[in-house]
Amino acid sequence: MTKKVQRKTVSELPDKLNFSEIEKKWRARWEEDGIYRWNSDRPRSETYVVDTPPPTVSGSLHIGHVFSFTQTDVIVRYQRMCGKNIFYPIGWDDNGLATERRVQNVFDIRCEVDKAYQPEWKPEGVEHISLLASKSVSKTIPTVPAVPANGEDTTTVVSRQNFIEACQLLTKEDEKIYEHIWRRIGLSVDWQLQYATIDDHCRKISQLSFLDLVNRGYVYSEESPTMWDVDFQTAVAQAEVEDRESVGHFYDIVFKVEEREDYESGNGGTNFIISTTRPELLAACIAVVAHPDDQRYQDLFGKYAITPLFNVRVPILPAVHADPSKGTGILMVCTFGDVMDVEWWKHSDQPIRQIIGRDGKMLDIKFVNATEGASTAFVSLFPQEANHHYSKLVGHSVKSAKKIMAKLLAETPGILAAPARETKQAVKYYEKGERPLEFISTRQWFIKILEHRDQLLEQGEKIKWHPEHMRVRYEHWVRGINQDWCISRQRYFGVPFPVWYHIDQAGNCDYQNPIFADNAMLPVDPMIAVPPGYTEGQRNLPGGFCADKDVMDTWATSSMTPQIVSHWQLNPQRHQKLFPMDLRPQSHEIIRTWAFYTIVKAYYHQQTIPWEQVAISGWVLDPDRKKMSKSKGKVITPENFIDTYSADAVRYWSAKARLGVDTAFEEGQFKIGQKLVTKIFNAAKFIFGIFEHNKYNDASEVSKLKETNKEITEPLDLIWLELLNQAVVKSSDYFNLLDYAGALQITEETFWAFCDHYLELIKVRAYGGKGAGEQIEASQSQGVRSALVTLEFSLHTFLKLFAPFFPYVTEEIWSWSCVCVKDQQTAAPVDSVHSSTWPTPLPLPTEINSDFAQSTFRQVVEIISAIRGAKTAQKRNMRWRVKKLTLGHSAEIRESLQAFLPDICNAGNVAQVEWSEVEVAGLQELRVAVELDTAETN
RNA sequence: GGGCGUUUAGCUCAGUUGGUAGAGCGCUACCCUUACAAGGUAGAUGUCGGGGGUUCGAGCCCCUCAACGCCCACCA
Repeated sequence: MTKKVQRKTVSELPDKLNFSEIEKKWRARWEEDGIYRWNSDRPRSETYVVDTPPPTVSGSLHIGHVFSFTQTDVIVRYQRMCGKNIFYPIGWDDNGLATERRVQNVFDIRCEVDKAYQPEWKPEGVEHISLLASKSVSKTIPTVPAVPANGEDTTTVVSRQNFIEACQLLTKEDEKIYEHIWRRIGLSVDWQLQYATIDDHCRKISQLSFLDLVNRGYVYSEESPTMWDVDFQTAVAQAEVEDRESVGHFYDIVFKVEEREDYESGNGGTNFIISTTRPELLAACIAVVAHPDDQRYQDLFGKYAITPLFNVRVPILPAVHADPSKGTGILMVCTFGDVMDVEWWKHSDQPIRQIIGRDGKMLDIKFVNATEGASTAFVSLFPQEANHHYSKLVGHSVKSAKKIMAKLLAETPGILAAPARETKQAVKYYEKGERPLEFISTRQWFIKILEHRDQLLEQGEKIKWHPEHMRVRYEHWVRGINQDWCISRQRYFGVPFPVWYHIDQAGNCDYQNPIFADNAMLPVDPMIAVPPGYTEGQRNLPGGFCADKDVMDTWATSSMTPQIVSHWQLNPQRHQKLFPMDLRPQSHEIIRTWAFYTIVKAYYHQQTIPWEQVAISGWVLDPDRKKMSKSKGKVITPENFIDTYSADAVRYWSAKARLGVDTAFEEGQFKIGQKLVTKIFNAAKFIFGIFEHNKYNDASEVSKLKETNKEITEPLDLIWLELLNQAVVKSSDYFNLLDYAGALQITEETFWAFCDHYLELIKVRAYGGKGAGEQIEASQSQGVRSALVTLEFSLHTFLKLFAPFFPYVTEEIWSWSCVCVKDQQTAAPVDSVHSSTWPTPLPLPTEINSDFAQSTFRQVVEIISAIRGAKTAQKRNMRWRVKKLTLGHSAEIRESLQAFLPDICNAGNVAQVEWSEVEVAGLQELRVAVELDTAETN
């Protein structure tokens, strides 16, 4: 059905492109008309589902976000125009450490888990919260709220619940800022599909996930040494750990070997040397090991060594992990220096000697002699001396304990075999942390990964990765995992575990038999709610219960983003329609976390992949080719660029970058985008001028074109449309491979050819050969009709091809045909370019060979370029008359070009054309000679 | 140390099964031409990182080296 619609007259069109005005107008219109809404009634097969990344709101939104989100939006807009029912949600990742850190700093508060909740409490400054939130976070703010040793602590201490409320207040504000930018850049997300990872719904899904994994046997809790950040005072998972290069020192420490004969006396016999970079752990030494085949130490195995300074007897044992080529080949095992220590300890029957506390300070321990030592691991041959030495370390941080030990070793004769020497070492840090991780034994929840590695690798193979090589990163990571996923964090602003423990009569928690919440209770905070069968009065009392105080790793929630939006377990019908999804867009540095964990969850819950395709965006790099990040202190606010260059221009820059390719930030790219957008605007205005001149006012023509294409008769129009058809096909092909940049490139090239050549060539014909002021006859010539129809179709096609990239300017121009009016009767959505269908090639009345179209168009362009060149060379303007144009080529070419000469002559203002007298057979190149009019005759 | 990627004009980047090296920016000159001076036209610019190989022919395929980036491993 075709609506009768009138075009706007040129006088009604905006004079200049005022982008901020049209952005505002269309943003409001799209929201009002809901053109980006998901239709829950349509079947899965017609739906395109996107697992949008929920950005961490507690940072500053930078240009990199805009970059990658725009890329996804472009793909989504294409799918929408292909008729897909789009499910494009938007989420906010607001739980986790980033928010805690920000809240602590903004409100100057600190959480203590056991403090009582105060319902009336509000953070100071809350009335100016938007002001507080708008102050961008600086990395210079300490990660941890200072707890000054002098007791002058101005920080307000609040309960977990109060702390969470403060977090929610602030994240709400942060989300507003983010939403504002997303709307400005023109993301076509469905704002009704909004979630925040700390909201009730997400907590519920996270807890359901946990309980489902418990039921399926994928979860266990265990007290064991785990990687621990001493500042944040929480366990962390392998995926959040990074290595940092640092300078350490080797200390060559002399150990004495206790021979059988001097066992009683305690005097050492033979000596050996251990090279260590962690002398501060000497008191935590539990054994000395060397490789079983190491000939140097064969006679030591089975004997005992005596640690210097602390005089602790430790066994000398063979261990395969000892590398004979490193250091002296013999090393001490401490609890705990590194992963190997942990592994070795787990499989040994040696005691644990924990000397580093959860706060990273040396614990206050006492060495005793063997007869007193039944209840402690710290047994020394000379406890008094050991305690004398150790007392110097107590309460010091690991770093300063290391210094003190270095001094002690140096001062005590006979211990250091050589002066300390420098070495480069890689030290493990929590990615957000500032001090090295320690291994500290604590109780944590784990999700099993190691025993399912092969299946997880298979899942990765079933997913299509863009670019393909990103799959390798996934596989690499999965193969390299050596720990199960630790999902518990000793933090506050996160999803609590829906778990309590029974307390026996002696007051001990029964961790072996956790009490899990019923699904009906979720979301639940065990610190507030009471487990089934208990009363609040029994909390923390013998015979009663206690809550699990930990919260989940933020990835435990983020890994459920598909299920969060599909309402897994809550609405099976909806879930069915959305899961597995079509597309996961994300960046490459979180393949090991977000992508990996999401694949884990989908597999464990439903034995499926979470999405068919993953699109990995590149990074935005500084001009010095480092990742552009807020840490550089460079505030590159996306909004400035939108203000300066327009949203469409910023989108252009984003869409020019291919998936997975890092892009150096270059402001010039915005200018190019802006130029292109302006060009589209001006070209459209020009075309509307031609329409008006010819009284070609019925904008519905183009929809009937497939039947009435017989109007297209002129050879130039036909080959042009063939070229445009090719562009349509290529662009679609690129889009289907998620190569939006390729699609943009082909459209852009074709559009410039349209403006520079086609428009110039038909200008005179389209005006009926009349001057600007002259009135055209009512009955247009066929040449004019052909041009008008071609222009109309071309404009429509370009608007559609550009629509995913430039939603604003294309919509604005689309509206000039007055088709963007709301149906008064049905109040149906507007006919927006974004709800229009993606173009398909126009059937031409005469079949045109595509190679012929290309080569002929190229030759035509060659001729007019030669004409322009001649005018430029002779410093004439482009309307300067050409007295004679002489062309030379084979008869065949001459034949085919003949039909284009009228348009060429019009465009070049050529008075006379002549073919060169000599017919050259097989001439490869077209010969063009241009003779201009003289100044007198022109 | 292992892996992945990148290396093409001064800059940012294209280059789809191997077939005469491309675009934009910048630069130079010219032009107010019935859309556009926030414009247009024309022009100059390259040992395609180095070396070797396969081929009639290599920016593209193979080997090798180098630089840069990223991921992983490396705490005795």
